[in-house]
Amino acid sequence: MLFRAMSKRKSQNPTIKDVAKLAHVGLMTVSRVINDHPAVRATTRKKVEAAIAQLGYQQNEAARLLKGQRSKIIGLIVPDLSDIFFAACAHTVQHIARTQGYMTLVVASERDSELEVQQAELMAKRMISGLLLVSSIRDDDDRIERLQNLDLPIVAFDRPLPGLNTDAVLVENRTGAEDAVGHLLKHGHQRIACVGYDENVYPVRERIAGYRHVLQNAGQKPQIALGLLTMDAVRSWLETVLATKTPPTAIFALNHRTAIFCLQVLTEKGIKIPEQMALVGFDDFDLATVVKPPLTTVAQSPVELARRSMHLLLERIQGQRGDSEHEPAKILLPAKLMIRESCGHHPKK
Amino acid sequence: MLFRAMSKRKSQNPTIKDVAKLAHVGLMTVSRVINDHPAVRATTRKKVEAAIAQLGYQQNEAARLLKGQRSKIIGLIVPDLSDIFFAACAHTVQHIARTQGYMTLVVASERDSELEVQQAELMAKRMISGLLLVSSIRDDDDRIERLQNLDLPIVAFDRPLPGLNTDAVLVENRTGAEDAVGHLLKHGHQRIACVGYDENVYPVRERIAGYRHVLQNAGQKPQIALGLLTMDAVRSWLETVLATKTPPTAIFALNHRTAIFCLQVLTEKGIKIPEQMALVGFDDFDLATVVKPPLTTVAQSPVELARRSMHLLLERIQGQRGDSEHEPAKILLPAKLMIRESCGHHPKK
DNA sequence: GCCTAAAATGATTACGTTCCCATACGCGTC
DNA sequence: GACGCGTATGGGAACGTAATCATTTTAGGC
Repeated sequence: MLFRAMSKRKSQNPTIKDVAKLAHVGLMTVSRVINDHPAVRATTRKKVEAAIAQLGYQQNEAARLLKGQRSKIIGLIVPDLSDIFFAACAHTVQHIARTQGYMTLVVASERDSELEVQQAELMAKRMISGLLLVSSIRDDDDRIERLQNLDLPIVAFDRPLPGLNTDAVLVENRTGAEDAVGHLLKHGHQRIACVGYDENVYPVRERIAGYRHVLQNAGQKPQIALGLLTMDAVRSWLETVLATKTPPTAIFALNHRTAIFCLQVLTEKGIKIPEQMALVGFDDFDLATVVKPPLTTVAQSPVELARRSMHLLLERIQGQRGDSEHEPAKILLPAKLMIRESCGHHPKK
Repeated sequence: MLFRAMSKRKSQNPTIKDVAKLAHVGLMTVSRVINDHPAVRATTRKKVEAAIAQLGYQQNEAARLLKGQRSKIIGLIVPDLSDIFFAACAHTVQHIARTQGYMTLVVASERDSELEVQQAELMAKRMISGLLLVSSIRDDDDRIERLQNLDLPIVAFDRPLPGLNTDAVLVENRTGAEDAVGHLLKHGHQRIACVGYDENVYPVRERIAGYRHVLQNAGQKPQIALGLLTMDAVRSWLETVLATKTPPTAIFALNHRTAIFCLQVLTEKGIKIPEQMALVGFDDFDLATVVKPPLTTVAQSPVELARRSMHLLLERIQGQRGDSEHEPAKILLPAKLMIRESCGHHPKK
């Protein structure tokens, strides 16, 4: 037992000291080589590098942290990790991070801005190198200040950080919605309803704005139903609306879930899609082509979103874009209307 | 600028030293209070706790790490984070970890066992408290040893760790498959095919075993098609099989993806489900009720899987179940056949 | 070849914690 | 009343690194 413990100490990871001894140089020289400080002669550097290789030396993160260095970890906060969209984002983020020598701390904020900020603070205390954030913070929330005080490279993605001038990668939700609704209009729909649940999320607000804008230009009256959280809610809304004299002829669903609910309720009621009711959703998902009928949706790419965000973050971390008050980057990713069958105008091949 | 820096230093987080000064005790006493060591008088403890509260003191992880303590981080390695099943697991794991004061380091191994072990080693170097692992290591892979040398509480979930006697939480894949195939048999199917892609994954092997077992008991000949990675592969398999004299009357799909592919190909070919071909899948997913027809599947709960795994891990970490060679726990979670319509025997309500 | 400036290197210290050991204090015992 | 013994407490060292600053070496100009 004692033996084990001793031998274990002995075979402990090599330190900077061991490297220094082996290379016949001082500690600082080794440290400089590691952090590739310029003030090391090429020959010395060679020696040290050889020693490092021979011992298989690796930096001790804990000690670096204690000296106030940042940890090679990036943080990722999304509203809901079990949401297929954010899961895809997380996957890509983690992948890129790994290939760049970072690890990824992942947290789901569950759309609670207090929780979100708390976790961000915890991450900051762990000296993460940067933070990727799909924020649930609203405009009027002063918690934004606490984020600012973190003194950390932050990239907001999917949603902007109200009042905080960070890098951001967003999707053209508005244009996407306009394309979708425009497509329906172009094919003669006179009454297009718009359904969803949470009107307080930035992307959804943008989509609604796009919907409104197009309808207004066409001189049509918007008809918006929000708060439709469950399939039952969708069903009762639909029943109400179908009972009116002039029910809508098309539905624009503001998100993936609502689109599916609509699809199911309409099918269950025997209403033919797209003949009796056209349907367009938002957010693509792998099963969209499999449902009956294949769903026309506005697709946004979580992979691209994550990729661009990570690149911005890494640039910031590596100080390529001015450590401080360089103008933050704003990237807008396109949303693409995937025309399938539920909208009624599938381009026949 | 200089001012900023200075005031920042000044207002730095309080240390154990500050607490000691304020409480008029030595450093060690404070340390003992924090780690609730018994050898502290109640009155002293009170004093120290008051000081801690007053200063808002929080432990410095980096310093603890340097002294060889474990970090309050748990690691999670899954094959693919963008897979809805593992994403749900990750969500739950992260949630429980958070409520217990841990953060979660997440990595997707991309089904590469070398990558998996490398990442596990990196995590171990970061002194995580424990590791949750959906392993891609095969039976004959000696990388398992490297995992063992990590000297870390590990819980294997969804798949066992071959040759490593850790805690494990698994699903009754075999029984689930038997139920599914049994159900088809019971309703008169004489030729049941079994399709999937990766036969090398533990859960899938178990499902195949279940399928084989039931068919054998019934005196039927198994008909297994593997490697069907894409929809095209499924289509060509189906075409081949339908061209035979005695095509199957039912399909048991070994996973969620293959089930969907089957569904789509069958639909596209105008083959009526379940009349002309019954279909049962494995793995439930939220859209299973929405597709046409609603898919009968064997459901396993990612949430439960993650919950049980985390509980085991936390118990290990907190040393409740004997730090060392206590008998590892093996938990088997049920898989439940969700009978809907694609199997042809939906119990009419 | 010498002097100076610049470049390269090393010794020391500090980061905040925990561990090992030493000390102080009660309290019962002979 | 001194002695031991156990419980509480504090002092000092150590963990591995990076910053500061002092020192040595090198190169370059005359």
